[in-house]
Amino acid sequence: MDVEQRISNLLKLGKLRSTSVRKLVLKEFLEAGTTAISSYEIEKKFEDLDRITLYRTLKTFEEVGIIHQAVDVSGRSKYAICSEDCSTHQHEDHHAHFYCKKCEKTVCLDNVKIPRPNLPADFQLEDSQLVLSGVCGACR
Amino acid sequence: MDVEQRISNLLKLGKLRSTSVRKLVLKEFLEAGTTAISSYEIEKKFEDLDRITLYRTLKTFEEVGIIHQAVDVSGRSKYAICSEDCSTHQHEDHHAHFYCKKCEKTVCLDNVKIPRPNLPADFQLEDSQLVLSGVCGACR
DNA sequence: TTTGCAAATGCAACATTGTTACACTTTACA
DNA sequence: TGTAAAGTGTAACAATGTTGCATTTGCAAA
Repeated sequence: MDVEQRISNLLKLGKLRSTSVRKLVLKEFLEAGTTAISSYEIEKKFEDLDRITLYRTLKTFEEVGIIHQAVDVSGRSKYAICSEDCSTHQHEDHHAHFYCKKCEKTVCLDNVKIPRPNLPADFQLEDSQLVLSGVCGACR
Repeated sequence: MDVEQRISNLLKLGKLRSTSVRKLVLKEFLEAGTTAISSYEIEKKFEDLDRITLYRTLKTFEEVGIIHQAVDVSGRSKYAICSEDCSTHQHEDHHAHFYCKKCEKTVCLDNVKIPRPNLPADFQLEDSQLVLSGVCGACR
């Protein structure tokens, strides 16, 4: 399936209108693949893209489960496109991310399983994220 | 050992001067125990505490390993006092934290072990944090 | 195809947090 | 007890998050 088609499908699945900003942003996420990108990075790439609209676009995408937030230690919130695996889990976040301290990139590690930790009995676990950091292969 | 003594010891260990702000902030962390607190929370509690000084105090405490940063999904950076266990690991961050979506508190789970994930061979892992969220016992 | 309405956008405005520079104050030690 | 270095407070600015409101746009029904 080509990119345009995938974008169209994702928006339909999320019951979102097809607008130029959304298509543009979604294309970025599809191209980024497993790399989580920040609002800042998208802003820099498209200088005439309104910051507030972008903020709301990301928020909307997250709400409908097109993207998920990747927590990392940089303090900057980043997002990555959800894999199919993600959507089959009813958009629960059980992601592992690796943050490279050198290139500051965050990549989703779909193949790393997060074990269920044994919490106190009365705690109700909803999401879990494993935040790893260090130096990635490309930077060594 | 009483609190004053512990504060004094921690500052000496970090080779930091004993000042009123530092003693005040450190006392908060000791009282908070395993609960991670944000700059904002400390600010609210002590209204005449200078925001920038607090920022630098937290930064300094983190650098010398008195406190560690707790990543959570709130976007607000939080810190908690390091357990002895923490300092014996040369201040590497291998923490598990639970964030309650209701009371917005973050607690350190010292007893939850983070398993070493199998990363691509050329990745160099330095820190790992397990970020759990849901509803805590007190809020149910 | 046109049209109306809800959704989406862009702008203004403001809050919070992070960060540095610089002058002033305080601590700790000689 | 005086002094140098460390710490503090003020100012100033950047980045990001967030809401209100007027305008524009997408889309579906007429």
